[in-house]
Amino acid sequence: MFLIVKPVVIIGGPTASGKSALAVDVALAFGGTVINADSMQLYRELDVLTARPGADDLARVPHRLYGVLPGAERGSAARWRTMALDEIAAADAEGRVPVVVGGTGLYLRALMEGLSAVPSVPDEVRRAAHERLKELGGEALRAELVARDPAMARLAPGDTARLTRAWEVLEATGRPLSEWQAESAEGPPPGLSFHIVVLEPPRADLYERCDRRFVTMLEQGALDEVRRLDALGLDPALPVMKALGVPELRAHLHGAMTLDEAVAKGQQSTRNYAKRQGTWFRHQLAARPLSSIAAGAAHGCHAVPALYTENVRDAILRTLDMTVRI
RNA sequence: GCCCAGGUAGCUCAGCUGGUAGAGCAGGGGACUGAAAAUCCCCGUGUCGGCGGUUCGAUUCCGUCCCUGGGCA
Repeated sequence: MFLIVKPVVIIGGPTASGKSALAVDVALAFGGTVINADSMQLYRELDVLTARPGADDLARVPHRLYGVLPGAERGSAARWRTMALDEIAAADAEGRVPVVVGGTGLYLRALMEGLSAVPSVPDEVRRAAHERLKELGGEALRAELVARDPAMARLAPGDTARLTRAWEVLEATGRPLSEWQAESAEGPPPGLSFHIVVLEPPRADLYERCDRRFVTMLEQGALDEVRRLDALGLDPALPVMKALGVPELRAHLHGAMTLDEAVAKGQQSTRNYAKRQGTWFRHQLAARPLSSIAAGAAHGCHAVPALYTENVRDAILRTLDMTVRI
């Protein structure tokens, strides 16, 4: 019995770098299906503000996992991984090459390396973790945590997201999160080989594009989109409510700032985010020894030091062509 | 022209009564295992507008000039 290894193209890079356009071109060239790996493009209510692919692209190439979750729900890396693996299998069944594209580095890595098999934590425990944080504060919560899970001393008192996560896992499973993380990992999904392309454009070009794009989004109705989202009255702590531009435009709708201020702030947070993504890809993916990515399942990481344009398209397609064969 | 208020890091500003300066933001670097467009950590020498003066010593006091706001003419 053989194991036929199927190619999967992975496209990463910071926001506004041109990933989506590249994905379409790759899908066109290899007969592929584009699969979203962006935590925010997952949500139904966010379309223009997350720069989801437009009707023309959707008509040219099949796209999956865009706008599939209601904003009232909470996505997660694990949840996405399950959906992505299903879509990869589905594309495969149709003889199409999965082209996974997105700026959420954690999701891409979760797909390629798997996550630790931590049981899911009940909602009440998660709420309890937040309340514990509220009553104790980061410093004390950390101390309480470290007493039972010394490895978590690496977390900063201000890193509330990881602190509460570690706390809730310990509470729910009775085992330190560090043990779960050290002892078990799902590992790479069998039968797949990953062909990675990461866009790493010059900072100045990228920032300029972030700024211009935010203005374009507004012209395309971003404000109405946020107005509709706002009307849903969702918990501001939900991920959708934290998408770039949402807090800023909501603040404007509620009269807390002028539109110009909201735009400036929205652009600013986009730039800050793009920078963080650059760091992530540079260190967590691109520079990572490939042997550690999916242990033999990765076929090199092709870093492109530019925004995606027609100028670099052929070079990228040629590189992929050497390994991605149908 | 006169009177006020200012001219301090790329920006907005702090800097009791003189001992060569510090925050926020921006910017840069980094972390990153189920909220990741999240959550964090680290990095601040700049002619303290110019020139004189007082002083052991001036961003801080005095004089003068320049510039920017506002007011009066």
